Amino acid sequence: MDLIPDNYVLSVFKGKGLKCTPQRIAVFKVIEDSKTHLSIERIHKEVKNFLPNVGLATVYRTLDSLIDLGLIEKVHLEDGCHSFTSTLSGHRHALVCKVCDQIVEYEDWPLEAIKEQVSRKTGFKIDNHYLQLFGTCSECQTLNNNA
Amino acid sequence: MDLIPDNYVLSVFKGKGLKCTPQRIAVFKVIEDSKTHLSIERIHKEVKNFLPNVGLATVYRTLDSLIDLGLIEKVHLEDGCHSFTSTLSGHRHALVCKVCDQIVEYEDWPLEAIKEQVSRKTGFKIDNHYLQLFGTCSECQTLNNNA
DNA sequence: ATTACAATTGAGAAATATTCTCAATTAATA
DNA sequence: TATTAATTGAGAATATTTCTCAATTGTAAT
Repeated sequence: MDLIPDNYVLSVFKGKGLKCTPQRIAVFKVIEDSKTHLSIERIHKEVKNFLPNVGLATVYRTLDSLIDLGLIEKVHLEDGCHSFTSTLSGHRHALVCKVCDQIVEYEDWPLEAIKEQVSRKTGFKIDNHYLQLFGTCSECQTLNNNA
Repeated sequence: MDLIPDNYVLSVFKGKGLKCTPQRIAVFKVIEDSKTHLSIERIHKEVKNFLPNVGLATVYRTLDSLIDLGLIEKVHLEDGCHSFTSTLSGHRHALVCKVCDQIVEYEDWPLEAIKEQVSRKTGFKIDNHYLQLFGTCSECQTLNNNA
């Protein structure tokens, strides 16, 4: 990971009159570069690799700002919604193995049809989605059968 | 609201070896009878109407039990997921309005096709899912246009 | 009905999580 | 490079959630 932010994120900050501080850039980059959602504790820890003195309050404040800007969003998990994921990087889906806790990559989620149907039937204007499928990956199924 | 639980809920408690205490019955009834999700604070307050001495810890414990039993689930809102709703209607999805924070009811989610496709292509055995759609409900769209 | 027992409860303490305050620092602009 | 308002780190203050334990209560066997 490098700390040089891409122009889009810089322009979003500036567009809202927010300063481009290293703290904000680092928090966003950590989330953006992660393949999965991250807890606040984890984000704080990762950001400290680059900015050892960053305070927890700054992480909280920055997360709020990034949510307001629409750059990240909270993710609901079974045990709470204290995790965050980028809205830019396309990690809006997860295929989660309950056995090995791994997130399996999968790209081709045919969600448009669902969004279109729900939107048509409810009048909702849908801008975002988050989908998680929980189960057992093929490797863990094999291991379990042989055990 | 009356405090007489329906047989289904009683049987779920008993089936898991849990006692049918008035506290558990009241907490479930309050959630079940509500048309919307309720915060812990609100649940505690409502239950106190029937059981004035019920402790907050009992509410927390009961909510956990009810979640384990699958009778209720946490609801994700933009500002946190500290609300709960009954699952007897079988909802594992949320259609969340970012403006008014309301959860809009919707029954017919065509998710089977997606689950089948993802399962076939990845070898995953899928047993659970969670889908959220974020957007603006029709009422808030109207209000916004008139403002 | 009574009894025995393990589960459950209320109360408050303890632990966690989040927000607030403020002096010091820093990014942006001229 | 000087000015200024926004932002920051640190820790205090709040809020939320979990834990502990003696007292109580639901259940099942008598």
